[in-house]
Amino acid sequence: MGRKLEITKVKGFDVWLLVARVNLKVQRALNKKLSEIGLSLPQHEILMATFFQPGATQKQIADSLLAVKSNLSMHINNLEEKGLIKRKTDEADSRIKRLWLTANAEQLVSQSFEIQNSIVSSMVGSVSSAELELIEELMNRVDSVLDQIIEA
Amino acid sequence: MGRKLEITKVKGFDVWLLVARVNLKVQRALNKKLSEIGLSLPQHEILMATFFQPGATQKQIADSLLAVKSNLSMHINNLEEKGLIKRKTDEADSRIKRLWLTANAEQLVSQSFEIQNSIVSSMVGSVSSAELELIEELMNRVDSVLDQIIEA
DNA sequence: GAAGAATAGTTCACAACTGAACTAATTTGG
DNA sequence: CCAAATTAGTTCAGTTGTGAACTATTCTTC
Repeated sequence: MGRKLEITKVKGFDVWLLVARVNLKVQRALNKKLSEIGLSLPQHEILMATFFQPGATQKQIADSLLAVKSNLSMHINNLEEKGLIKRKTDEADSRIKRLWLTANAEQLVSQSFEIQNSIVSSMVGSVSSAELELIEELMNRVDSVLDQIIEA
Repeated sequence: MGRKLEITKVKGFDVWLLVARVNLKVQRALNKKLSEIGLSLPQHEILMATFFQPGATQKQIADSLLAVKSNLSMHINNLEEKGLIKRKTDEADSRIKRLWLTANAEQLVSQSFEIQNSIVSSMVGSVSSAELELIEELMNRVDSVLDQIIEA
C-alpha cells in the first residue's frame, strides 16, 4: 500500500510560502534593529502612520495599518505613557480622538525611519526598478483578489 | 517655518509595505476559512509541516516554520490533546521527540490543504508562470540578504 | 571515563492580536 | 423631534508569539 493521503500543491503554492517567509524575516530584522532605540515594530508602524497623517483619528490609523481598534487602543495607551503620542478629543464630535506626535517622538521617528530605510535598501539593492514596478503591479492585483475573497 | 522633520523614503519602501499588507490579508483569509473546519493558521502550518516531514523532531518542525521552540511546544500540546498529532520519544536519543499525524489529522489536513490551495489559486490566477518564477527568484535573493542582516 | 559544552524540550512571564461586549455620542428616517 | 441604527473608542478574555531560565540528555575532549 502507498501513502494514504495524496496532496497536490497548486501552481504558485510554494512561491507564496516563500513570500510569507521573507516577510517574516523582514519583520524580525526590523524588530531587532528597532529594539535598539526602544521601539517595537508595531509602535514604529503607528508612529510612522501618525507622522504621515497628523491629526488622524484612531480609527483611521487602525484602518491604514489593517489593525483592529482594540489593538490600536492598547498601543496608543503605551505610546501616550511614553510621551510619544498626544490624544485630543475632536471638538465637533466628541466620540473621535485625534492623534499627533510629540516633539520627542519626532526625534525617535527620524531614527526608526532610517532603520527601516536601511533595511529596505539592503533588500532591494539587487532588485531593478523594472522588477520593483512589476512586483508592485502584481501585489496590487493580488490585493484586489483577496478583498473579494474576504468579502465573500 | 515648514515641517520640522523631513522624511525621505528609499526606493522600494512602499513596495515592501504593500507586500507586507498583502501577506497580512492572505493570512486573514486563510485563518477565516480554516476556522470553518476548526483549525487555526498556525495549527494548519504545523500539521502541513508534519505531513511533509513525518517523524521530524519538534526542533526540525520549528525551524522549518521559522518558529521558536517554546511556541511549537505549546501548539503540539494542543494538537496532541485534539488527537491530531502523536509525540514519540526517539529510542536512540531520549531528548528528542518525533512527530506524526494521526489518522484523524490526515482527514483534516486534506481539507485544510484544499482551502489553502483554493486561496493560492485565486491569488495567482492572474499571474503568469514567468511572473511567478521572477517573484520566486527575487524573493530568494532578498531572503539571502536578510540572513546576512540578521547574522550581523 | 569524568567535566564541561551543546542540544531538545518544557515552563514561565510578558507583549501583541482578535472578537465580543460595553459606553458614549452622533446620525438617520419616519 | 425622537427612536433606532451607526460610529468611535475602551475593556476584557482568550490565543499566539517571544526570550530567558530550567531540566534532562548526549556529545566532546582531555
